Amino acid sequence: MVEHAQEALFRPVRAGNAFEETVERLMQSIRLGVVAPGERLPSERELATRLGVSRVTVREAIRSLQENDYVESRRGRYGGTFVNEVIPKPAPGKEFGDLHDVLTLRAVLETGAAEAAAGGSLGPAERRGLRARLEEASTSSLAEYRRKDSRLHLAIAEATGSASLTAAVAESRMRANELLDHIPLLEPNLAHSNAQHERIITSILDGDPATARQAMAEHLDGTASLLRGFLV
Amino acid sequence: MVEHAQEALFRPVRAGNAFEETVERLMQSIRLGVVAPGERLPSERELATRLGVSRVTVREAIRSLQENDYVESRRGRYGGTFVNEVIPKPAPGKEFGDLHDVLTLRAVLETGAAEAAAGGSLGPAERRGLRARLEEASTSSLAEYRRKDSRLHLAIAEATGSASLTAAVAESRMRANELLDHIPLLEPNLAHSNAQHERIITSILDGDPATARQAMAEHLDGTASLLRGFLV
DNA sequence: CTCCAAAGGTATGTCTACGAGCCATTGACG
DNA sequence: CGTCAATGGCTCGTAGACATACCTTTGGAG
Repeated sequence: MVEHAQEALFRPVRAGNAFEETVERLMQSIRLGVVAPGERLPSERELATRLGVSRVTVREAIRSLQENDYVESRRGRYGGTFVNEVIPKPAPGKEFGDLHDVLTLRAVLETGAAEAAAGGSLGPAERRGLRARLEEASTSSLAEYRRKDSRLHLAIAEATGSASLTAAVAESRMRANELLDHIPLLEPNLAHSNAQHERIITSILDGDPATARQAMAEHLDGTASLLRGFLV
Repeated sequence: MVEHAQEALFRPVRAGNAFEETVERLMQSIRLGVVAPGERLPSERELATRLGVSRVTVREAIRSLQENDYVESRRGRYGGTFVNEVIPKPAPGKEFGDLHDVLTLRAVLETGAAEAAAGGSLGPAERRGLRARLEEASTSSLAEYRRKDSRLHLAIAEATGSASLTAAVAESRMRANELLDHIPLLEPNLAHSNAQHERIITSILDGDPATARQAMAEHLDGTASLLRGFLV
């Protein structure tokens, strides 16, 4: 029997209760920029169906987001729950998990996604989407950079056509962002990052998996080094 | 708003109820060979703690495994729940999920794991473990090959030192195995597979990430082609 | 101006899962 | 040969999550 392997398989079956998990998901969709400020979340009934959770639980989760000013709800037809402009609490000051764990998984998933995206056949819509996200990220302000950056990286994962891979990247990015929220984001880094994004997307659109992978690896190494430096 | 990205983020928060999830985990530990036939599962109380689930739920899960002859329980000190030799139902005839989804995620995770394992610093215990799993797989019979193969691949993931990556590989392997259970496993494939394992492990032990990745990619391509052929 | 579809808001009974405790059994050790 | 620690077996009350149903608000369509 492999003692060590048990740790991976006999880990907790559920991350938290249904309420906490739901809050986490909605937070992800906001923090990763999937639903931008001013935009509307899906209706409570739709969320309940999509998330596989009762509407009561969805409402409790939304309520907790309201109390922290992340969203506002309006009644009536054409109402809904809307994302607010300001994100009040950038980081709840969480404990750093295993840094190596997060960075290793992120590197594996994202370099793999870049390679797979470049190796697959992209439709016109996906090509346009990638270019649009690249443009958004490169023209974004410092304040909203993290969100635009995440949207770009998520778009790359989506381009692989694997929903599981996309979900895994989203999850991994949330964990990485929790750490990144604790270190400064500087203009020079941002410019460098944009250049790297450019190279990654170009390689993907050109169908060059090897270059896409390498470019993504270099891109991730940058923040990985920063994190290792700041958080030691 | 990126419509497509919502599909990844607004997926169900929980795979099933606590009972089903627990059964699934215990099945994984048996099917992937983490707990071999004749060996004992952790005690009910320990499983309850590790899996973050009540002991009642653990017992219900174990009971359902008992009814399918996967395990037997003995009372008293030095008792416990033991894995049976024969696995009665190789495949419950499940529906094939998205083949592309499974194979893409598996390729990303496992090639990434091989590369990371080769790039990291391996302790003596881990090196011995890898060699032992390789030996086990190469000398195994056809009947137990799938299990020994999984243990080897899990050991590679463990060698990265990332628990999350190991867990992801385990999950991904279960999904892939469900598909592989529907296609024949032939002696020639097995010999070829063993040669590839040899090359993968050698590269990892030699600290050659590029070769490790490539060898793993070729290894996975084999079964991927088989699957695509058989399941179209 | 009226209607009504679609959204959020509320209430209730049911069922799952949990925690906590106790019982029954077993085999090694003194 | 008795003790006892650790295991599986069992019960019961509580809390979380559920499905379902209905109410209230809103603004565009007719």
